[in-house]
Formats: sequence, structure tokens, C-alpha cells
Amino acid sequence: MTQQATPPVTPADTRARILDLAENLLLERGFNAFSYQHIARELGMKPAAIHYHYPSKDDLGTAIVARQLRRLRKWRDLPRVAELRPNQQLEALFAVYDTHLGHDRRVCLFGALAADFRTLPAPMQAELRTFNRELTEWLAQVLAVGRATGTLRFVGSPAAKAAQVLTTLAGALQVARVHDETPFQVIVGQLRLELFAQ
Amino acid sequence: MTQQATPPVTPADTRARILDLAENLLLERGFNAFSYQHIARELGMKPAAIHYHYPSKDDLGTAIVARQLRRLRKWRDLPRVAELRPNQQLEALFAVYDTHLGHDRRVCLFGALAADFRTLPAPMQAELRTFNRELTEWLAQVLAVGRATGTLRFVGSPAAKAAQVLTTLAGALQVARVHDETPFQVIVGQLRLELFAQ
DNA sequence: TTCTTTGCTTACTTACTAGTAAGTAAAATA
DNA sequence: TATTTTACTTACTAGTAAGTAAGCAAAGAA
Repeated sequence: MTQQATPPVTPADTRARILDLAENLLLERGFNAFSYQHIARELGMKPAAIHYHYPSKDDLGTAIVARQLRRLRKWRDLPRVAELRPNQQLEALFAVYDTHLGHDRRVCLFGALAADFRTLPAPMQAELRTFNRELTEWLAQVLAVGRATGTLRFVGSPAAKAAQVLTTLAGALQVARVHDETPFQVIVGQLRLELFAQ
Repeated sequence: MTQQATPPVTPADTRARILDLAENLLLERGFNAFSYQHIARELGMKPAAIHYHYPSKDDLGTAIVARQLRRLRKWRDLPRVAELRPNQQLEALFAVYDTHLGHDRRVCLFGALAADFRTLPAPMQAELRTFNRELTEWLAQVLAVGRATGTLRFVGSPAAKAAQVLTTLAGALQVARVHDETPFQVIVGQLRLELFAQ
């Protein structure tokens, strides 16, 4: 076997890889069901090495949510997304949730943390609240414009509809985990049927 | 202080009280965030006493879900529920979820277990699948009759709508936990607005 | 070239986890 | 009344959790 030309793992890489692995474990098993040992083993390191980068599990958990919040803001403001018409923006949102299915039926961040919410460190709770609030506000705006321009259809206030749709999407990924992909597709199909005009 | 005339705690009581406490802890903190010690402390007993009644945590967890399944079947078949008209049956379902809010914003069984699903013992997973399936089938029937008799209104298949509504309700309790009661009321209000004809 | 910082490992502590085995007092049964 | 069963406690095992402190090799900076 000749030596593999794998690029060297820089310190910054390690920090990011820890965060990636932790996020994966969080979305697959929940915050209280993964440990520094799980991460360390997959990285071929010792648990203490993880503590070097993220001193406490609180820090690590908070970093995961903070990164997702940064990603949300970035995604939302991407020209590719921001310049779409409302019905296409909604379809783009569905696509994000659909992606989770492909990744071993991972639930979304909110769905992963809501049940264990009271056992989470306070900064993590705060970040998750902000995450959910900003996402809901964004969707409410999308829905409002969509209805005004005739590409989307619903009754009630955009804010209420946005809260309902996001809640349904988070729940749909959970149902997919418990059963299989089918109920997720059925539920999102129902959302499409109701929301898209014509 | 004169002696209190508290009724004696019978063995059967203890078993039920353990199950009650465990269910409470499960719905408040998640399956992986409570231990036999938590239960024992609140009962004024030693953890080993809990093992006497429920040898393993798997047994205890499975017993919780099995009891909820029995309760669902009992509730569903209650004359007080079974003899209602579909729109009233739906309102009765909403009332059950509303009750959770009053109990310290407990999430529902499904919402409590879905995220950690992969870390659950197999028998617990099986019971939860049955629970969710039976509840969905019941609601699908309610919706089908409701639409046929003109008291409920929706597009698409009753099965798809039932899956969507239940998913939304489970998610709404999770949102209530992360924020406060308001989003739950908003979401259920939206469901009422859409489902109840006129 | 020396000094400092970085990114770890080794070795450890404290606390908690599920679970077991043996003993015991009281109640139920024969 | 003697025996067994019930419902525990005490005392333990073995494993895992988060977290810390000290040491160390390599890289970077002075």
C-alpha cells in the first residue's frame, strides 16, 4: 500500500470536525444520548482533546445551535433564495427538510432539542428560541407576499400559518424517524396541496 | 403535630406511582434524562426498590408506552367520546392536547420520544409505532365522516390530513415548551379555522 | 536559538448510571 | 403456629459521564 496523499488535518479542521460530528450525533440521538467519548472515538482522539476545543458540553451544544443560526441567516439571504418568488421559496424550504431524510432520516434542530429542552444549558435554550423565531418570521413574510401576489393560498394570519407550517415540518421529520419516509412525503404533499394556489 | 390519617400505600399503589412518576419525568425531560434515582428520591425509597417492580429501564419505559396505548383505546371507545359528532370528536382531541399545557407544558408521548427514538429499547419503539398508527387511523376515520356529514372541511385524503394534524399537534406542544403557550394556541386556532366548516 | 503557544495524551477525580445479590421485617398463607 | 411470599434496604459491581491537571512534542514567534 503506497502512502495516501490525504491533506493534513489542521487545527481549524479539527474544531470543525468536532462540531460536525457533535451535530450529527445530536440530530441522530439527542443531546443527552451522546458523549465526548463518542466524538473522540470517531476522530481517533481522547475525550480530553475535545475538552481542549470545547471546554464543556454546554459550550459544544451552544456552538452547534449558534452555527445553525448563522447558516439560517446565510441561507435566507442568499441571492439564490432571497430572489425567488414566494412559492419557490416555500419549495426551497421543503427541500431543506427533504434533505434531512436523505441524511439517515435526521430530524431538524428544533425537533431534536424540543423534547429535552429543560435539560439544556440556558445559552443553548436562548439560541434555539432565536433560531425558531427568526425562521418563523422569515416564513411569515414569505407567506404574506405569496398570498398578496397570488402564488400562495391560505386563511388566517401569515404569522399563524408560518408557525403551523414549521411545526408540521419539524413533526413530519419525527414521524419519518419513527415509521419511515412515507408519512413525511404524505404530510408535505398535503401542505403543498393546501398552500399552492391551483 | 397529630398523626395524619393518610391511607396506607399498598404495593399496587407503589407500582402505579412509579409508573406515574416515570411518565412525568419522561414527558418533562426525555427518556435519557431521568434515572431510577429520580423516581426513588421522590418516593422516599432506594433505587433498588424500583428495580424490584420494573427490573430494567427498558421494562419501565415499555410499560409507560403500553399504558398510554391502553388509555388511548379506552378513551377512543368511551361513549362520551365515541358518540360525539366528528367535529366534536376533533375538539375533544384538541382538549386532550390542551390539557398537557396545564400540566407544566408537558409534551405528548410521541413528541417526547421521537427525537431519542433510536436510543430506545426495541419493545418501546414497537409500542410507540402502534400508538401513533392507531391514533392516526382513528383521526382519519373521524375526518372522513366529518367531511361526509359536512361538519369538517379539508382537501386531500383523510389519512393524509390525519397525519398532518397529529404531527402539527405534537409539534405545537414542543413549540409551547420552547417558547410559551401562545404559539400553541395560535397553531390550534389555525387548525380550527381551517377544519371547522363555517 | 530560546521561548511560547498549540494541540494534544496520560492519568486522574467525582458523580452518576443501570443492575445485582444478599439480607430482613412484615404480611399473607398453609 | 410455621412457612412462604412480598416489598423492600444495604451493599455492592462495573461501566460511563463530564471535567481537570500535568506533561509533552511540534510548530511558530522573538
